[in-house]
Amino acid sequence: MLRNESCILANLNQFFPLGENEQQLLKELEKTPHRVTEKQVLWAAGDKVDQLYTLKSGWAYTCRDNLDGARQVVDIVLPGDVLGLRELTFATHLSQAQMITEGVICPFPNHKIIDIIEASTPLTVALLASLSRQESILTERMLMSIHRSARSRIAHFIVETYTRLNRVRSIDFDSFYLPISQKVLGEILGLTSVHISRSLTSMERERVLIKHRDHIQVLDREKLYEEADFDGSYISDNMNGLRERLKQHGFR
Amino acid sequence: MLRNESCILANLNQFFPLGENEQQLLKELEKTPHRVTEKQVLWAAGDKVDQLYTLKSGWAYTCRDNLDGARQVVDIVLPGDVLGLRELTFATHLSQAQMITEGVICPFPNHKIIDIIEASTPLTVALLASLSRQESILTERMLMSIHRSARSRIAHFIVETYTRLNRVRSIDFDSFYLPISQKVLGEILGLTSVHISRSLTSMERERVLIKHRDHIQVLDREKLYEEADFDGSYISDNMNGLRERLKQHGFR
DNA sequence: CGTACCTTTGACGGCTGTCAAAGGAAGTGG
DNA sequence: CCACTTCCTTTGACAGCCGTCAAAGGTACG
Repeated sequence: MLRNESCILANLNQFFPLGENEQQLLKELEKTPHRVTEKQVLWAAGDKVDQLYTLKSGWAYTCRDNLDGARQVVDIVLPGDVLGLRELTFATHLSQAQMITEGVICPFPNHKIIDIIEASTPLTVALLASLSRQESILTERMLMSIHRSARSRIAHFIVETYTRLNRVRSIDFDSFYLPISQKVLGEILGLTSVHISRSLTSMERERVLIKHRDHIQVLDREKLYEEADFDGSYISDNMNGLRERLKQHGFR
Repeated sequence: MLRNESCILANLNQFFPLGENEQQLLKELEKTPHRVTEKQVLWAAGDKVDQLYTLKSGWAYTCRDNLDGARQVVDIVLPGDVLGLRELTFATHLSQAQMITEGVICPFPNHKIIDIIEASTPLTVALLASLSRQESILTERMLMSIHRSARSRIAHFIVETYTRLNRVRSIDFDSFYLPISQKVLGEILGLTSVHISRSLTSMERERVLIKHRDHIQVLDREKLYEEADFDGSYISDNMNGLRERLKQHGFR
């Protein structure tokens, strides 16, 4: 994809080719880009839900803070993702949303989603598909947290993130950008940073991967996949049945 | 609510009062009730996604089986819930869906959702709200699995399930129907049935609750809530902002 | 060059899993 | 109505992964 093509279009377009009308609606959402800084909080828990964001560039996450101070990252938001869909139908936010890196976001009022539902069934379905995949990522992470060892969870997260990134913009697997500290990685996977450190050290010693400050270097792709035991169907773009049905309804 | 009123209407109606048109659309979905038996599998992982179900009566769950034979229950489906929304936009099912008890379900082809999107924005939003709450329940369970002890997770699940049931049909908290074996409870919470047994025994010894074969008896409501540390906002029906916007769009 | 944050390493402890066996409870067929 | 089977629950012994606490070493940044 071209550098300045819309990420969100590249994202949603994977489900099925969107028409002129839909592309126009998406452009509407990205009319007001804002530059945001590293670690900037986009909303806090308890805030009124009134805006959604598309993420044009940069990484973000949503998280929940426990009473005891422990933070749990709920989802990692990558360029092209819509931020806030999950809580669109709530009065107040359950989670906090925060940038990881600096970046560019495009806020839009949440009732624009209503306009989209009225204006375009295919785009509504694409958004539904996007929301479902977000939920599937969450489900998968829950399975991982419950049934897998720390090393396996780390491996899985690396492969998953690579897959998500590569889907919107083709990247190199042997070494790619991953601006996530061990502390945050722990908050994502539900492990302490101490244990993350131990696990990463052992993976490096065994020549599987090296985690640098802001990128991952994969040394042994096969071993990594084996540990990750990754089946990417939960983020696949394939949605045949509905796509055909949309065609029958006169959409392209 | 009346015994023979539609559960799904009672469920979705909580978000905002649905009009004649919407009630009619929901009735459409429930035109073909089927009786299903205890433990009947509704779909298996890998099956083509072509039907959704509303659950008129009985309990069901969706689950994923690990390679090592461990089963993880993804969500508990209660009367009035729509079963399959999460995987609507996938080509094949990621999970298995299975009845817990016997019951009555109403299958309908998944492209009916497209009809609904085209026919009624409020109903689309209500379905979105329902899907979001399902995802929130999942998120909450992930937090619990990662940060809470076995006893606390059990307490939380009991209170959550009571809250969900009470929302669609008022029930008594001191003793209510919960047709879930310790084995399945373990599969829900990501614990072994052995550990569930130990935890339940200790909760019974301390006069918090007694789990019988198919119902829960709450002995000390306050203690239970304290252990559960339950904040129900993630399943609340409040969605003010959008509701008003829908009114502005001419919906009631 | 000082400060703040991130990473590493060690010692220790606890929650929960595994394995195993026995004791109920429910359903089936004779 | 009684064996038989099957599934669920309970209990004990033991082990291991990961958390906690603490301190030191790195790294970025002002």
